[in-house]
Amino acid sequence: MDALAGPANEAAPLLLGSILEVGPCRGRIVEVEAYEQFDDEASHSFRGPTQRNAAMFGKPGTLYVYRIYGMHWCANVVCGPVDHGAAVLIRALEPLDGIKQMAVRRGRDPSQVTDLCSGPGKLCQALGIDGDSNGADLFSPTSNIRLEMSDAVPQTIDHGPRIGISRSIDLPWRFGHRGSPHLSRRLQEQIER
DNA sequence: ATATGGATGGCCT
DNA sequence: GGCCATCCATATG
Repeated sequence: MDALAGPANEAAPLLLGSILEVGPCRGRIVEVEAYEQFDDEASHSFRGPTQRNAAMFGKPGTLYVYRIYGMHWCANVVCGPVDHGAAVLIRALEPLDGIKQMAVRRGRDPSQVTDLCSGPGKLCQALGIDGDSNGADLFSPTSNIRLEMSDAVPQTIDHGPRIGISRSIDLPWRFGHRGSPHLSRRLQEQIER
């Protein structure tokens, strides 16, 4: 996929609007963050390949799943050239299909439809993504977990600092669909000029 | 062999 | 706004 060929900060906004699909559950990507190997101390790949981050050095379209805070999973789409160590963290989805199942997985009443995928840990729980999915090929037609790249026209996008990191906090590599009610947190609107 | 600190979420005030 | 549950990859001795 050409959209994933470049560095993470270029690929990330191009993923907004794409569909992440796990079995019958589908969601539209509304918020992402970019992570690069070089000059990005917040990235898992910053210190080079390890057993944990090995998937980050795979081909574009590979899924990188890791555990955070001992209890949540987070999912990334690998981008850039093979061995580049770049990836895009999926931070929020607009739930589209399989919403009832998502609610059950999230331990919510099936009648509640809000905040099902409004956070990187939440969306993994809602879609049933865990460590077993690490390294999956998101473009394999036979895969249970797939990414459908959007061919929609560019949307209005806001960007700002990434969330929850303590290093390389200056990089404005969080991108979100402006005004979406499905974001994990609000993004400050970009100044028009 | 041990220490440290997270790319979080839920519940509380 | 704050707190805390709970794990493990990584760094260091």
